[in-house]
Amino acid sequence: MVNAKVPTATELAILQVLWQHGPMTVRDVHEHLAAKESLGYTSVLKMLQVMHKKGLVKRNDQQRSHVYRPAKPAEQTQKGLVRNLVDSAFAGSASDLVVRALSSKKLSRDEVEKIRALIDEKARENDQ
Amino acid sequence: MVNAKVPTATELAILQVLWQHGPMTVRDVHEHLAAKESLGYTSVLKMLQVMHKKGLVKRNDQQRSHVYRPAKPAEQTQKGLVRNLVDSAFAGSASDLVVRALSSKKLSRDEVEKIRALIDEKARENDQ
DNA sequence: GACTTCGTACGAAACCTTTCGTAGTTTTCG
DNA sequence: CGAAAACTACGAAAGGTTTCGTACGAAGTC
Repeated sequence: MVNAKVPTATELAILQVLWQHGPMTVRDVHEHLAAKESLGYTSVLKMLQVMHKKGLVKRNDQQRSHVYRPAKPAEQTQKGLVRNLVDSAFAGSASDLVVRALSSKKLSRDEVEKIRALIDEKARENDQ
Repeated sequence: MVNAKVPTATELAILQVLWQHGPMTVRDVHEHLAAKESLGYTSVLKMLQVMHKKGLVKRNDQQRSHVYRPAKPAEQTQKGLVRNLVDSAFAGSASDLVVRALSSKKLSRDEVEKIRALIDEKARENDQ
């Protein structure tokens, strides 16, 4: 197997909290997560320790309560996830993935315009 | 965790073969796969048996060599995968995923046009 | 008919992820 | 001070995936 080395679902749940709200302690992550998932405190702690060992997060352990932060910006990890999905389920065709993404959700006018702008930019690149 | 019930990477590798080349025997799947992955014959067999039990593939066992086929069309599975990724790594924003997809790969002119047509359609829907 | 090849089924090992209990230390506070 | 609360570390269990060896029957071949 291609061992994509992509974060697992649980790891992503934690990373999303850190991306959205910035560096925080285990307790804070746990509280943010508790809303959606029911996960014991020490489970969150263990996950963060595992993720730290894997290099997915960094931490400041100057304080007794260590402060965790993502090791990579969301953009980079998301890019990897997209590439991984494109390869593993779309035979390498990013445009096919986009087609599915567009057809699977109702997008707001703003979102559509944002995407259209990006497409136009791409088209201009191709015209040169 | 949300247990997305989405095929694993290995399962997707097999499903892709079936999607692209149609129903086939274990041997055929193994040969198609052998190009990219090195995976023993009985491993492929076992995977297909597991996938069959999970309902990911169906099979015709009239012949001695059973013939396997995807239980669902690619479109449906891909949709689920996209939704899953959008939720687990893009905070539910499909347009953010599209942005990443567009920025992470060079797309051909045809691909860009295909996507643009789809976008225009979406925009028209929104205008009503 | 005996031998080899091909095929399925099954079980188990290896590996990874996830969850959490327990232990032990530091801090807080009455 | 002493008890309670807050933290980290660690180990282990539970559960899932993946890989493959072995067993065994069916089909093909000389």
